[in-house]
Amino acid sequence: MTTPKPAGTGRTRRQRAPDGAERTEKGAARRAAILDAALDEFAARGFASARLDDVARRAGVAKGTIYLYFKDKQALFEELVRTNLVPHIAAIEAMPAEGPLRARVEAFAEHFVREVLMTRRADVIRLVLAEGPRFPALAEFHYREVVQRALTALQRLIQIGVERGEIRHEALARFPQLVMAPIMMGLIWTGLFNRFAPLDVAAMMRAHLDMLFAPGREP
Amino acid sequence: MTTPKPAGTGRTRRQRAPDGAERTEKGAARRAAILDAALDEFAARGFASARLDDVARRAGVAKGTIYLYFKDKQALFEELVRTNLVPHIAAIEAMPAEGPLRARVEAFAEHFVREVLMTRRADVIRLVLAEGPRFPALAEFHYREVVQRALTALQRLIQIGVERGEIRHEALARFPQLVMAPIMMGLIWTGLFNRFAPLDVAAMMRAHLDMLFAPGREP
Amino acid sequence: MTTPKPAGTGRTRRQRAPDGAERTEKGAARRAAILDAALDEFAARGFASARLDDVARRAGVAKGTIYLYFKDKQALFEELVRTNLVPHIAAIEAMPAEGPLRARVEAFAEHFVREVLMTRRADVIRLVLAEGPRFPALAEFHYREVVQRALTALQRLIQIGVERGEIRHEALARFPQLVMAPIMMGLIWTGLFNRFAPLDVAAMMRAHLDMLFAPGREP
Amino acid sequence: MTTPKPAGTGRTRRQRAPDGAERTEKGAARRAAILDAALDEFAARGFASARLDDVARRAGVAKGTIYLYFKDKQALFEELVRTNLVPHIAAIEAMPAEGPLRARVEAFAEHFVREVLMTRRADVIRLVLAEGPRFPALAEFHYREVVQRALTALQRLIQIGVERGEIRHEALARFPQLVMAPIMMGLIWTGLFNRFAPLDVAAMMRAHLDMLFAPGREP
DNA sequence: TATGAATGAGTCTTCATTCAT
DNA sequence: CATGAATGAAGACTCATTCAT
Repeated sequence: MTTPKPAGTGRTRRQRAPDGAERTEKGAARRAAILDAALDEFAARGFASARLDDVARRAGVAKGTIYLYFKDKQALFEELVRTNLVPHIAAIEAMPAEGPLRARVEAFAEHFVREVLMTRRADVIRLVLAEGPRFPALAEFHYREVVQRALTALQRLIQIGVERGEIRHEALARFPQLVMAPIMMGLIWTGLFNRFAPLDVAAMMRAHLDMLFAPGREP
Repeated sequence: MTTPKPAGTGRTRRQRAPDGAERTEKGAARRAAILDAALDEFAARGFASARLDDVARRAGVAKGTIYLYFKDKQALFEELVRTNLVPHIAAIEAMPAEGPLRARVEAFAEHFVREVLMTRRADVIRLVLAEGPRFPALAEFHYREVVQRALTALQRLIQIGVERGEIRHEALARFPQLVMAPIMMGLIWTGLFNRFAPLDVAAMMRAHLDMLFAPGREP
Repeated sequence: MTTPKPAGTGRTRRQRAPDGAERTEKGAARRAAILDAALDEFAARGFASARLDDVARRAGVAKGTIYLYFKDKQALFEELVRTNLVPHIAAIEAMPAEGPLRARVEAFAEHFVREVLMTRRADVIRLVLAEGPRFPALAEFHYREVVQRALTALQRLIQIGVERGEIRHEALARFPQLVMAPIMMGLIWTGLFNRFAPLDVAAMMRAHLDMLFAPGREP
Repeated sequence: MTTPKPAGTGRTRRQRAPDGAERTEKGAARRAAILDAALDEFAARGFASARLDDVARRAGVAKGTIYLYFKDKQALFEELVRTNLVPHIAAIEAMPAEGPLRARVEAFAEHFVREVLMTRRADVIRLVLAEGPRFPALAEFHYREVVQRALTALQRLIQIGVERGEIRHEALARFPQLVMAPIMMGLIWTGLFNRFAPLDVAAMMRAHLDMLFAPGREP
């Protein structure tokens, strides 16, 4: 797949005016280390039960240092969610607009599986699912900057597919979520049940796309 | 739909030896009230942040009373999850085995949507998704008693459909999760994003089934 | 002096709806013990440096217990100030309205010296002086319920004295603070400098009154 | 009034060996800026709650810089108190020794009101009152270098007044505090209650002096 | 059984102080 | 001399759990 990866893996991009420490190279690295450690801890224990003490230890800094980079626990958590996925959405939106539809949708899905599902970014999404209800602002951000943008891109693709006759199920254009559903299912499954029944999400997704692109009955 | 509801509404069935209080009628009612209140609180704030104080207040009992019925917070939480969904799985397994496949799968889905998705039981599933990683025993229980049983029932149905030629996509038999995926998507969506973009899960599910049961090209 | 002491020494009167623990006898005693301990700690270290841990230890309760009776450190502090002096103001206002002026003003001053200056209540005033600027609501309360009421009572007395010709300095009616000034000076002095130069506040006050009531030049 | 101001504005005079930084012109200015900022912060929040961070920001230096000029927070605080009032005591002691008593005491009081009460130096005294109990060395210094010297000067004046017959109340010589009491009252009042009931301290002081110098009954 | 006051371990957060640059 | 990032000790506050009544 020719995913135009954004420069850098993204975890530590900071466009906003640096809020305290971190103008320096080392500052940025520290901020990144903290976010990184925080992701691990939040993913493992949930927002409420994660201890900043552990985040600090894991990041190799003192407890107080965290507060040089983030206002408080919640700000750290939100920053985590805000910075990890957006770059990949941009990548997805920038995917090449030519070629057969099936290939493009496949590329879309594959990008998602490879670059999100199989990385620690999956944990970010799991965190949004788990903690979203307690962080409405975060849920909204995630919706607007991730979900909506991804679904809109997908919808555009589907529309073309429907027009070209490559996709028979026109309802898909109304429910682009249906394309993503198995991926979300995979996300959840791998997080919860993989040790009981491993699930080959990529294979499942391929089967799913086979259905979506199934040729209809000849007239 | 002809959902064979199990006797009772299910929330507080307890087959096991009563754990302390509740031999009496009132005891059972109290236990039920506590579980009920706990579901509300856990759903609203998550396991770690829910306060037993609030559970008690909501249930109309004293804080200490909770400990007469449940060993501790975790036991209350696990009991909640263990008792709420299983009866409905039994109902699903018991669904009539005749009629056209499409109708049967539809009934399956509709039961799920109506009896789970649109009730407070959806919160139980959301809780499992959110808290499962911290409660492996619970995740396992949920897998074995809910997920696996539901998927097995579904798989049996699909197999028949494939054999009868009503379902063309044989891969569905390997990935019965594909049938459930939109429902899970709906569960998540309604919990997180409904205020931004309401999703008609039932309609989406119908569209999804249309795809699953799409007649193939004539040979 | 015939100070009509209000029933009880006042420290633990609570008229307001008891806010949590304390409906019981023991509850009230505990609340009192905490307030008592808090006065000691706040007086010794100031609001910011006093540790609730020490307050709890001194009161013989656990740290958490304080929070059953008071919302937080500040509420404890404010309650302390609000409850300790007001009863004595009432006593002062209720002082008998007959007799020679000099005797009445003397009684007023003596009451203040004996019942406030020489008791731990003096610390309450010192706390108001020291912390008032950080607790405007408290300063206002103290002004309205203590200072203003005391000065108004005093002013009434002075007015009578002026009318009867027992007090020649009419300006006193405009500046009743002048009567209290030496007492405040004594309050401060005993708190800060007594170990270097003990000050007999009562004697000083008598000298002061001698000035106030000094007979004028014969015409 | 002809206050013989000591050379310089006084705030940052240091006779002692410079503690580290400041041999240079700029060093002295910085030290002064820090002391100045510290007075503002300590006055506003009290010793314990004042943040050196804020002091540094207000002084326009980095936090670490404070430690080049002062050993620690407490040393900064003590220095503040030690340097701000003493020059004015010297001025008071040096006040001209001729003229009518009343005028001289009036000058004394006026100097105090104008040069202390109505300046930021009043905050220094308020700080001593509020924090003295926690800084015994400071309280002692303040007693010896400010209070005692001022009272001694006052006492000398009073003694002369008594001898000359200008002051009838001989007790004043034993309690020179009585002269200062209204000023202290004014200091406290303006700090705490001025917004509820403004107090004209100068007028009050004049009334007070009228009493002190009231001519007695003719023999 | 039921209560709810009491406990105290556990965490976030602040801020004086240090120190590498 | 000056900086300001980093540290970590200290303290307010919460809340699951216990237990006397």
